[in-house]
Amino acid sequence: MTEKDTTEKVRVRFAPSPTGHLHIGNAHTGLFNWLFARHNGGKFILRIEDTDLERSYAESEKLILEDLKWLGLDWDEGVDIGGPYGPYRQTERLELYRQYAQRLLDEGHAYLCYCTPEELEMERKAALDRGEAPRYGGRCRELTEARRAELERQGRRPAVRFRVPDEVIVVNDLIRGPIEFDSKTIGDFVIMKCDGVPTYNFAVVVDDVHMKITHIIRADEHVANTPRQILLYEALGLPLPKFAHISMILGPDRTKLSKRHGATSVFHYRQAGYLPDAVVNYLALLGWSPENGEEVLTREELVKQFSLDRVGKSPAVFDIAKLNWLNGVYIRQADLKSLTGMAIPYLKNAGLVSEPVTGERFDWLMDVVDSVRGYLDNLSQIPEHAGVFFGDRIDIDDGKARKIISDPETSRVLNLFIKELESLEPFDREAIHTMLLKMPAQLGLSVRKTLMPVRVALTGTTAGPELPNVIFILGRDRSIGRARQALHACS
RNA sequence: GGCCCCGUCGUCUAGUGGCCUAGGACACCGCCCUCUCAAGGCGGCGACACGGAUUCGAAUUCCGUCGGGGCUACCA
Repeated sequence: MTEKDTTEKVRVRFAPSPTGHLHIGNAHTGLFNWLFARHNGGKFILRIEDTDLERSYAESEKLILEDLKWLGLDWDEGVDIGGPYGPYRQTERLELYRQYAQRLLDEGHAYLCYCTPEELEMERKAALDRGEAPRYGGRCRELTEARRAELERQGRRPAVRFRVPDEVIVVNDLIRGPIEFDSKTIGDFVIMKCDGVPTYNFAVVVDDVHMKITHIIRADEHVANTPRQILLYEALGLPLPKFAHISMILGPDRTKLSKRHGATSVFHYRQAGYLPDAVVNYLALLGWSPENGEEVLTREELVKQFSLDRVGKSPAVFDIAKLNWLNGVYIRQADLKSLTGMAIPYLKNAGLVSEPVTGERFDWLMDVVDSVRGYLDNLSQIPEHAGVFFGDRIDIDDGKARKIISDPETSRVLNLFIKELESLEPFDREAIHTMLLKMPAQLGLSVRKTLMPVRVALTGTTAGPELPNVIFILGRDRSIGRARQALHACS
């Protein structure tokens, strides 16, 4: 495709089914569509495919929209905001499908089928037993008027079945190249169920045509459906859009990512404190790579660099370890003020802070967040690292820490520490640092032997942020208080 | 079963006939920095599924085998 083709009128759509939260795999497909639209200055359309009445539920649509918004994938037309080709919810477009189905019926491309699910199931099983392909046999393909009337009298409601013509269909996939299918392997398929609701393959075609979709970018699992859809376009005499099938996202066992693999919804990652930019960045790297090999890319860079040419064919395994690393990168780079804002709900949830957090308290919290951000994969981990800065008492229950606190030299160390800290002026990181460095010589001990007891006394553990930072954030009084407590504990 | 897709380090990938004794990133291991743990810096481990063919030359092309996945619904 040339630049001209894609610059002005690119229209892509993301069409999830409202059957739960937004799935990571769907988000991935949505992201690629969004990136393609934004890169080409086109339109990104959100359509809801709710024709599976059994599994769809209204609440899910809201959840999906929220997750999409959180990811920052904004749409130009869609269920909630409307647009020139609405409505954007399939169950509200039933009349349209009915019209197209009627047209197919009138032109002989489709016919009424009165077979019951039970009959079809039996036929299917029989074919399978014979080792044959389980295709619709065509029992209702040439029904006489009399027979039809009789079946109607029995109270049977017909489904509309597409009459598959005999031909070779070629899908010219933008990512995979040409893929051939022989229509002989495809049985006449249902396009309208007996309840008047269209099936997926039919609804997508009608909607994509109607919404003037130019590029269909969707997951790999749909390639086998594409010939059916192409047949439909042909029967309707409509021009084909371009197809681009991206690979699916797999679990560690290399099967389609699903609940079995653990957390697969965008919502889960959102709750766990992953940053939307990090999730977007990570997802973009699954099946696509930028020319320069960069791994950390802003949303803008992603949009600027995205191209279908650089999308790979092989499926990718969702690797939480790499997402964690990338999220850590974003946490470390984030603007401290907004990061603190994002961290508050997690601290609040752990009972460490109570809202509202304003003024000096917020500034103090920024110091806290800044001192522990280096430890985090995600924000939900912040309470366990920031916990040391809260409360007056600390527990020393870690074995290594107990050993250090019970060392005979510890009381000398702590007494000096308390004395020095009491008179320290000014009380800032710089001065604390200098004070700390003077202590070993004063005590005739190694730096380690001096500072480790202080650390344990103040935090209860042997690991944590830099000591001057800990002392400064804790403040003079609480630092001294904790040191005294520890002193009692070791005597 | 039939049809289709896919196959480079454990994982994400670069690579479109010679630039590849295959590059990067995550993970892992080691070293440095350091009161500690992270972070960071440096280094290490580690792959072209297999077999043929084409070619002076193949990760790159073709065929086959094997492996994985998807579709084959009045699910999407």
